[in-house]
Amino acid sequence: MLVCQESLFTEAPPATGGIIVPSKNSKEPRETLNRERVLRAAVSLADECGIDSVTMRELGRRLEVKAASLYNHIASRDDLLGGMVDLALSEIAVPTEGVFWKETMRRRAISAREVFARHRWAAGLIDSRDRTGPDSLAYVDRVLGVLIQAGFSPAAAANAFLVLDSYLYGFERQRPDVSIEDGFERSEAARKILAAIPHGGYQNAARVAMEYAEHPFDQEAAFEFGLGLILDGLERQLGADSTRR
Amino acid sequence: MLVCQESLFTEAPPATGGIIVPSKNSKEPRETLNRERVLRAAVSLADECGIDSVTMRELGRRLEVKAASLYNHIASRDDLLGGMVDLALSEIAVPTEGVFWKETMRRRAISAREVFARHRWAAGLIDSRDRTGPDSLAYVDRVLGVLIQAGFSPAAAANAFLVLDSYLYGFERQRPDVSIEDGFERSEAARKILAAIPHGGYQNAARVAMEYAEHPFDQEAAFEFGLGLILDGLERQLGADSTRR
DNA sequence: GAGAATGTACTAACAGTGTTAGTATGTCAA
DNA sequence: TTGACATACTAACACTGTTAGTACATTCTC
Repeated sequence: MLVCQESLFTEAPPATGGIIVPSKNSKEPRETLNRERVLRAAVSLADECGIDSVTMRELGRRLEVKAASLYNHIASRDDLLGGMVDLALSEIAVPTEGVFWKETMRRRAISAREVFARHRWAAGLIDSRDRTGPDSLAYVDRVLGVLIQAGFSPAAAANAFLVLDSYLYGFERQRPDVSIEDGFERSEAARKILAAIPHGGYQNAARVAMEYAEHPFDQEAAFEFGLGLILDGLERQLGADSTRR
Repeated sequence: MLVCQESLFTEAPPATGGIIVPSKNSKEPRETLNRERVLRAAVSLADECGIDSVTMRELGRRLEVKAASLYNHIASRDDLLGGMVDLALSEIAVPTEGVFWKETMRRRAISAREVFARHRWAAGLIDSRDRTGPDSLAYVDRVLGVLIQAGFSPAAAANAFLVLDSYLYGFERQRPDVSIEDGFERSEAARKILAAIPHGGYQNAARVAMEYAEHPFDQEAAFEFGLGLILDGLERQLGADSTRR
């Protein structure tokens, strides 16, 4: 909705001016800020303008507050980013018990991918941020529950969880920015590869490039292919473990 | 070798002083800088002190040069980071042809993991950075060659490559900082989980925590478990495709 | 109600960041 | 010797996160 380019005012328009913001008089004191409002504003700012534009001053500008005031609600910028990640991750659909575990985990992964599509900055912020908040822990607990109930040992469940999320986050980080319309063949990499063919270079990459020129790269299919690979492998391991027992 | 804490001098000691740096006289003009020296210095600085301490001024201090001078050799800080990633990735062992593809890919992954252990900042910098330099392209071409020669179609080879690297980078990003000595049971997450048990919370996470208390988490084993899962899946897909044909 | 305590937002400033313009200096080629 | 070029320098810019101190309004306590 809101445009991104630097605002016309480097500072917020003077509150007493009354020209731009006519409805604001002293009778209507502005609603007070809180942590959640700050986090939500930061998320939507990042969604619209990228994570780099989430600066204290810009965020303050959006909330019609000076940057320093934000520190009444967050401890630091790092705290802010952590809260944003938490907020984004909380949008990932919760696995429902009672469904076959494989389907549950697949849906969770696809839901996560949708979340990362909405919040393209999120995957890049997930690292060793501790994620020990009650919401995160509850979420982890529920996922582990699905796996344990399916027959995985606690350690195997944790392993499966780790492997799945590694793939999930890793795929997201590599997500190429090219849309299908743009197509690989118009990317710079393709240009360089194709330019090198006459000199005998990059023959294998060239074959891939030509393949993609005919059938454009389907990101979704590629993701689900790898996901299926891992889920099948986990299922096989589960079967092997349970028959051995 | 070199310590990290802020240097004793906020500025480099005056070059003309001759007290700290006695051997430097005008007869011995310092060796001139170049892009590679800058990149290597940045890598070792990041290795020793973390990526956050790779600032233009600190890097200049290490090279006994003012920050602005670095711009004679790199275009921007982003260019610097890109070059550092390139340098790190070039340390990943090149797959050798003639060996069974699965073993080749496994070795490549493990080599990459060693590289990421040496350069802990590297995995975090790999994103949609373009990687279209000649070295990167040659590397990609070689990996694709191994897969295509093994019987994968060009598209399937690219898919396999993407899936494997997603897992690789993703696992690295999630790599917990706890060493085995520290152990999971002493981590903050474990503390919170165990504290919640009496109230009936996080039961599944608790079972995992107790499991890890007995048998500490083996990161290497977990990584290779997932890697094996993916490689087995790829092999199965390869077999199915070739028999169908 | 009076006074104290609390919470919020403000101004001003600090030290640090990446980056650019303009200037000196030294090294090679013509 | 002269000119061109590359390099490193100083100085400055606009920006960053963050803190200290202050003003004001609300809420709690007596």
